[in-house]
Amino acid sequence: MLSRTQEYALRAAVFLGRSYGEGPLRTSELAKRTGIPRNYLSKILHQMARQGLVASERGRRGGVALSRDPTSITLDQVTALFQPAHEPKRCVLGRPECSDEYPCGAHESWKKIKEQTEAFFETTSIADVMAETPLP
Amino acid sequence: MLSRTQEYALRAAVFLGRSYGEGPLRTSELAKRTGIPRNYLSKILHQMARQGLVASERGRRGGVALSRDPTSITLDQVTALFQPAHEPKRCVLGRPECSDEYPCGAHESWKKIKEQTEAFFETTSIADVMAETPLP
DNA sequence: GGATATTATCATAACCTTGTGACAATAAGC
DNA sequence: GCTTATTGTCACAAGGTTATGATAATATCC
Repeated sequence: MLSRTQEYALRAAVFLGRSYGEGPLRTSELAKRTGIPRNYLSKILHQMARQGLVASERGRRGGVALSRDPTSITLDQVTALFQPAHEPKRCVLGRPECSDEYPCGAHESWKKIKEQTEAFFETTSIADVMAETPLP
Repeated sequence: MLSRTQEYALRAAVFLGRSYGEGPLRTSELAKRTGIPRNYLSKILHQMARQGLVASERGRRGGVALSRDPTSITLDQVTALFQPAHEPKRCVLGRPECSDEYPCGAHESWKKIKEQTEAFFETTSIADVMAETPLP
């Protein structure tokens, strides 16, 4: 469903969301707390920074923070940054083209599911998923 | 959502379903008609054969056919053969464990979507999706 | 200005999925 | 039995994603 990278991005965003307004977090700290590999996370954050989702500061008191309120960032806005560009929409049955006009046999049912999934990512904010029950 | 291999498996199953009861189809023919690479398809079909989903015959008048009526084969039964074994269920946010007891923030909404998706694959049969509108 | 802490970047490795080409195994037809 | 048509299998290549290690760039602190 989501690539590992997208998962990481979400996890990082949620984590940053929890300390929103409290100054930047160091990448190494974030990496340790989320279990995401340090350098890989660095790239992910950088990508998010280039798109204006997070603000990063180099140097001694540097770090990373969300650049907008977590209530205003949807999951979709995070994951979209890491969509492989070339597969915008693929038919479940792997049909080369599958549209309302020329549907495959699964088109209608699948469309509903796809729409609900998309709606979830588009309407759920980082803040919405920030609360989580700690593991035992 | 589905891997390329799973898509191929579905496409092949649907294609075989259309000629169910008319004797075996040659892999090369199937490959040509579905656009799936010949040898790759061969492997996929073989895997399906080992699980009893299709029956294959070697030699001169050989070929491949569904071994059961397409109304009795669900999409899930096809795709499950090609699930990467190690990730049975993954949390949207990449949480190591995410359960009803210790949910992540997205658990409930995500669960609904996941269940609907699973229901689709489990209740839709190959026969259900066999009819498709031909491309222009 | 030098030491230090931090992100950014680069090269590359490891791994998985997908795809290909060659050949082995097997069944039919003569 | 030989030829031929077919699936089965093996080795490996190509390509993408994920991960790592080393180093560069940059900001702070003294």
